[in-house]
Amino acid sequence: MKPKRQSAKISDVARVAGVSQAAVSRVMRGDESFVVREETRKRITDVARELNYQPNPAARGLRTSRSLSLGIVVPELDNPIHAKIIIGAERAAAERGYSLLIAHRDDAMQETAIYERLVHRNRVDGLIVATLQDEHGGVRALKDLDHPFVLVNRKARGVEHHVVINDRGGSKRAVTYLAELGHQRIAHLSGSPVRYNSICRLEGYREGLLEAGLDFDPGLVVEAGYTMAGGAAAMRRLLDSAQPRPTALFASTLMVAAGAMGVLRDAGVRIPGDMSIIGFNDGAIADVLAPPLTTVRTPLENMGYLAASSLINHIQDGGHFAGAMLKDVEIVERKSTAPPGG
Amino acid sequence: MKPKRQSAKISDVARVAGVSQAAVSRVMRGDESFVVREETRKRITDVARELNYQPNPAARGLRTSRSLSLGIVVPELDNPIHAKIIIGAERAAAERGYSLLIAHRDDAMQETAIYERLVHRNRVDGLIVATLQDEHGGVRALKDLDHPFVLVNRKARGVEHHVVINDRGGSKRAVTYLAELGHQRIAHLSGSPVRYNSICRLEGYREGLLEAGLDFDPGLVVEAGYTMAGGAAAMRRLLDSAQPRPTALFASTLMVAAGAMGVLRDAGVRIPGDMSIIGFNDGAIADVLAPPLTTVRTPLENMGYLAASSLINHIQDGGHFAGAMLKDVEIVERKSTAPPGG
DNA sequence: ATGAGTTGGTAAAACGTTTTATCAAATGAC
DNA sequence: GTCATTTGATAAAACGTTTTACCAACTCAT
Repeated sequence: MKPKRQSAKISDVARVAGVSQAAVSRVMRGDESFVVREETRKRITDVARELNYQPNPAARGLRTSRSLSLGIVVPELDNPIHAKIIIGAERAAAERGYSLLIAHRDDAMQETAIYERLVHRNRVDGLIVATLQDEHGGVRALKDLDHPFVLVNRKARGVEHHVVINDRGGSKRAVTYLAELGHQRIAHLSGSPVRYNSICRLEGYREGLLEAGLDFDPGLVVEAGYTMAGGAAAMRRLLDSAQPRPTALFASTLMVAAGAMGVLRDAGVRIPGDMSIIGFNDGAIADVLAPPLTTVRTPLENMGYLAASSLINHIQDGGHFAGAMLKDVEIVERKSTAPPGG
Repeated sequence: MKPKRQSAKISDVARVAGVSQAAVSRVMRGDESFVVREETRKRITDVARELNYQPNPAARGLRTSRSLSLGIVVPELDNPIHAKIIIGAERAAAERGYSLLIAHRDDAMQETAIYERLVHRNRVDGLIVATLQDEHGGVRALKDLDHPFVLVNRKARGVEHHVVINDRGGSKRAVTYLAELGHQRIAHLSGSPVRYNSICRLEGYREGLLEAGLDFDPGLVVEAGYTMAGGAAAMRRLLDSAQPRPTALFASTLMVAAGAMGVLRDAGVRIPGDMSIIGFNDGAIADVLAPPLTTVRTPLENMGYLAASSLINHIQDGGHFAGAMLKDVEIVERKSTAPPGG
């Protein structure tokens, strides 16, 4: 009992229902300005369902010059952070009848070429830029395209439409958490000093210290980048230089935390006995570390969701979107944090 | 010096170049059966470049009833395994001028509904099914759609077009590796006994034992599922029941290995001193475990690549694709394996 | 009975390609 | 000089929607 697969067109529906194509089109799209007898409406929808009518997106797109698709461009798709963003975006898109076209940017490619291709060749209705790489060139290229877009997990000068998480507040929260456990010397393994998220996290770190009445010691902040190796190297530098040794550590990334933990383990520094550690952004990796890592969880998936849905709003209504920050942050307590001394 | 963004159409190119639309269309698509003076051809391509002409996909799709898009449906997008598959598929698609439409299947949804939507509403030219969930219902639904598709990382009875990695060979390789280190009692934490990959891996485990001249002991195989909790529970059962205790362990998954390692650590079993561990499929998690996990690496990205490109071949030539297995496997030695006793 | 609104539709022209069927001019064979 | 063939194009008809412009039939106040 294989269902009918020949795709019915609007003219078939019209013929069977005994009305014009125009009537079918307008009823099917729920055109409010179209007055029609209830009886006719029902006849049309019944026939459409009966015939399993699905509008042909190419024909519709040709006529309306809308593709009902969004492009999302991500670097490092295998980074779970981005995966979560995509999941959220896909959900929002699906709910609104849009489809999500994915473009993975590998390091070789010019990011501007990807934007260009998505807009100009694929004719997506809007672009979700999940992590802009080159702030100047990228934003320039995006604006030149003159097409709706939203920045996600990143802000840039001159771009209003963006959705970010609470990097600053979450970091502050992490530091506050450590301070409340009783830690006085709290170090920070930071990311790159030019990347938006890292800057915010460093700010949050400083704010947290300030609020806890602790001094900011530049010697306790070291740049670790985003990799495990970077985290390890930074941790070694910190162990060598910081006197007295910190009792707690706020790592800007899970991988950085993992690298740091390896070094500490090798150095015989017990976690959390001698050193508490907390990482930013939650993920499966936190669970598998030894000990499992306490983290600050942020609504990554919601960030993707909001980005896509606000972009669709903008596409549909032309409305202005001021940019948003998803404030929620939550400490996920695991085993890597404790009061100083254990 | 913003480049011209008004999209030029074929008629513009034709007018400027002083030829007909047909000529432009055929030259631009490289239609071999169209004989044309070299001079005219050059004039057309020059004008097209000049005007930055890009064919409108909706118009083209309407006429040709092809969308030049592929749908990929994945469960658990945040599982790095699937991310790698997507990366490969995206690369293949981009190379061939196709775009990749992503559909994330969350647990709530009927998988058949997703296939249906992609084919019937989005009109993708083909479907990449990255991990079929319900073998019977899913395959039935796919076949009923009567549309090109490829199964990736999974085989199913009655489906020829699939691309898989060498689950069996890789598992055998893992066991051989452990045996060559001198281990005699090698346990296996397996996945679900009904899932294709798990079945293959179990087979490979048995073959590896056989070839190494070791007996298969059913008491050394325990079902762990795919999660960390599952791995932990299975490991506990194994510690309780297996006498004498195994000296090595082959885990079907990174997360399962992670769960097992946690239990071993708590039980005071040293890795690799008292127990060597090797996991299937490589990934970032292997590096952050303590100790870093030895794994067997498989070409996941290539699997995605081959799936997409063979699907495109099939769509374009109607050719038959027999199914493929990517044989390569490679042991990535880290710190979790050693000869028995340390 | 006439004119002005309403109600409930319809006809047909786009949208930008691809492709089929044709055709004019040039060439070559007789 | 005519007839076939080749070369190098073209005109125009789809493809399946959406939407603009129009209309016929009623109702209702005058």
